[in-house]
Amino acid sequence: MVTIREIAREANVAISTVSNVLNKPADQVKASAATRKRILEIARKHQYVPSMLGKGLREGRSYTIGMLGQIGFYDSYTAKSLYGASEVLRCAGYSLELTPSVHSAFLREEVRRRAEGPASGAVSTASYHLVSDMPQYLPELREAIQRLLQRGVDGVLLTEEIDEHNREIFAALSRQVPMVKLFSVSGIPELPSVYVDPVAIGELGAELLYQLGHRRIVLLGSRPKVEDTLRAFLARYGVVFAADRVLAGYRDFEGGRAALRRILETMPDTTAVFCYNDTNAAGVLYEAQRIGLRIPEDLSVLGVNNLDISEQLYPRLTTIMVPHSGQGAAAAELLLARIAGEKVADRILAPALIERESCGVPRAQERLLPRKI
Amino acid sequence: MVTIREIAREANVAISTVSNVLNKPADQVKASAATRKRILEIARKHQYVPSMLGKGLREGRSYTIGMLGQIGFYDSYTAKSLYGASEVLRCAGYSLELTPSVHSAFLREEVRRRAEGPASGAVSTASYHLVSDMPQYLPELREAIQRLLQRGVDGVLLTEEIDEHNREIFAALSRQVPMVKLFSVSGIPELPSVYVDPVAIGELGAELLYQLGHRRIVLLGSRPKVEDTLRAFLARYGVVFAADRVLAGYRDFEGGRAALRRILETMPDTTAVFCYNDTNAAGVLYEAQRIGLRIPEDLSVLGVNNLDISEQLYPRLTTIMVPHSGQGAAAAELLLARIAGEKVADRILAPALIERESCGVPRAQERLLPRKI
DNA sequence: CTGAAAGCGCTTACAG
DNA sequence: CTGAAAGCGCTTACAG
Repeated sequence: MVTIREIAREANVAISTVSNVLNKPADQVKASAATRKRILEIARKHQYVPSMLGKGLREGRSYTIGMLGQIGFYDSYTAKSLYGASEVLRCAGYSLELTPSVHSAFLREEVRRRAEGPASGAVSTASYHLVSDMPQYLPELREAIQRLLQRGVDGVLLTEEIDEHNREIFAALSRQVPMVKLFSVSGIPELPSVYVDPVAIGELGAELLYQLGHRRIVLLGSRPKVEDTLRAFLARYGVVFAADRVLAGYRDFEGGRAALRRILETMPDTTAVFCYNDTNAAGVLYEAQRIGLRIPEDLSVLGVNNLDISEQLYPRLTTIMVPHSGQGAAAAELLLARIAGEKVADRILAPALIERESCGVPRAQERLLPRKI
Repeated sequence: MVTIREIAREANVAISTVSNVLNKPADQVKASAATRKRILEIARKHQYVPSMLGKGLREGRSYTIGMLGQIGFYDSYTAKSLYGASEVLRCAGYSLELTPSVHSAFLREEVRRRAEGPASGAVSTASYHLVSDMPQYLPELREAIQRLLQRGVDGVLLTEEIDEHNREIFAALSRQVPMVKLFSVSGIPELPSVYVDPVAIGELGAELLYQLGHRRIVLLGSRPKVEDTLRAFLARYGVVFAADRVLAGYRDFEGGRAALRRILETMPDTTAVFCYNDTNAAGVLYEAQRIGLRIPEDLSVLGVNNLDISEQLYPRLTTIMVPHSGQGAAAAELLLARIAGEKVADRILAPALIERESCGVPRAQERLLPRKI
């Protein structure tokens, strides 16, 4: 790796001249055409690559953005958001650095189990939420932030969920370095967020299911805004959406399976399930197949997210798509604006309905009748 | 952010003393206990965090590893490998930086389509392989490498597929900076690789299917080592595995669907399909359900990878698991060894069979009989 | 036991 | 038009 010093020596000029020629646009010359040409040629010959370390140290910045979060739980959704962010950042000359916030024995165990053992499925929401309850959580989070600061990152993209355990830490961090919360509302003043409009999700789902003719709908997973929106929408048409039609929890694959069994037992008049996401929708579909319920003839199933899996299930899942790389890209844009010193507001993205095969017109039949078992 | 200079001023000592106290272990004192204590207290009070930029510049290293590859195609498999690598690197004091090698209009279009449009499924293998044929590919790859060098990375984890287009570029890069190839054999001298033993994959699959009683097996996707192993295994028991039982291509979800239709038309005596991966196995399952073929009663389906999806399909997919985070972790270990100047050999990891529900004993029946359509 | 100095690669005023 | 100097934060010989 050649440095400007060596180029300067070879060209018989001062390093400041080399720096000028290499950085200023051609018209702001500051050097004779001959010198300029000579320097550029030497630089090309040696394949000169400027060092960001030197540049960054001098300029008091690192051209690096840190992504802070539970990277261990990466799924394709997070990965795609990451990609969206990294593309926007790259165009602005920044690179993206991964800073896993959690790397406890618990998580390592989880990873090992999934990686090497006869692994079970996705990490359940239950264990996910456990993470911030762990005794090691806060020290490890602080350590991650330490690493972030060591690196002198110019900004932070926060993917970690904010809760009562860590709120203060993130609030303090956001006072120290420009930061943007990804995937949900931060709830911290001065910490802007990028997320998908939950009211719009509720409306898209409510409208689809109502239009198809569904009146007895079950909502999986508690998401207050979605619930309220669904209830308000149905109320407009004189349909009562009772609180016991909401099965809070049941957010992961096994939750979806359990939810369907529970529906069969306690609310067999149900004609449609509005799922928490595609993963628990997959669980509903799995269990339906297992016990011989036909989708959508016997029961309509609506997912949220549009994960890759939603197209690979039978039947293909009707779902409410959420921007993946778009969410990451928006967060990166917001962060760049913050770094530039602008005041920025939350960026709320729109979801979109993707109609596939798992939602249909309900049959006249009074109750769900499994064919097997 | 306080610096050692400011601490030195406050403690009334030279910055070198501060540096020594902060870096050397307590026993290698180089300062009086009193001075030591004073300095440490001041550092704690101001929450001193050493700057890697200064340290790195001085030491001629960046404590950063770059991951070079087509990050845009991230799936949970890649994401988990990334996680494994980042954990190992973190423990060694390194951070991991993402360096997407491809960010063309083509890819952006692909991403946009998946992110915002009524997206279709996973990127097909076909379009994946197109990438390196694109005119923009080489310039963009060079640009990515440029960014890597700018950052002064201490090592590179290569996830990009190596082919005739880019081989020379990667060979040159690996002469410049310690590098390890992830997911497959590099084919470049001095560039060590981490991958999963294809012969073992072939043997696990062959043994399972043979033991269950399958004699007429179709192999999806061309993977020479797996094919040879399967053939050799069956030959030992006097079973001929004809070359036309290999359906090269058919690697993605739609490929799996197409393969099943083709099998039905041209090889309806087939009792088991050994898939290229879980994604095309999902395609086989989908099509089987669609046309009313029962799995595994009518046809056994064996996947490879143990993706999250393989547990969320009905029936749950029997598959050959491949280490995910383990592969990334192994690559990181190899890379650290290389950085330390050691000569390292390829690391070949073992797969493992995960028996679930999609493989069973073949029925006596002579040919596949769909129930629908 | 402690400090002054050099230098990593770079840029930015400033002097000639 | 060109160069000498200072300095970003740090560490490492080396001198006292």
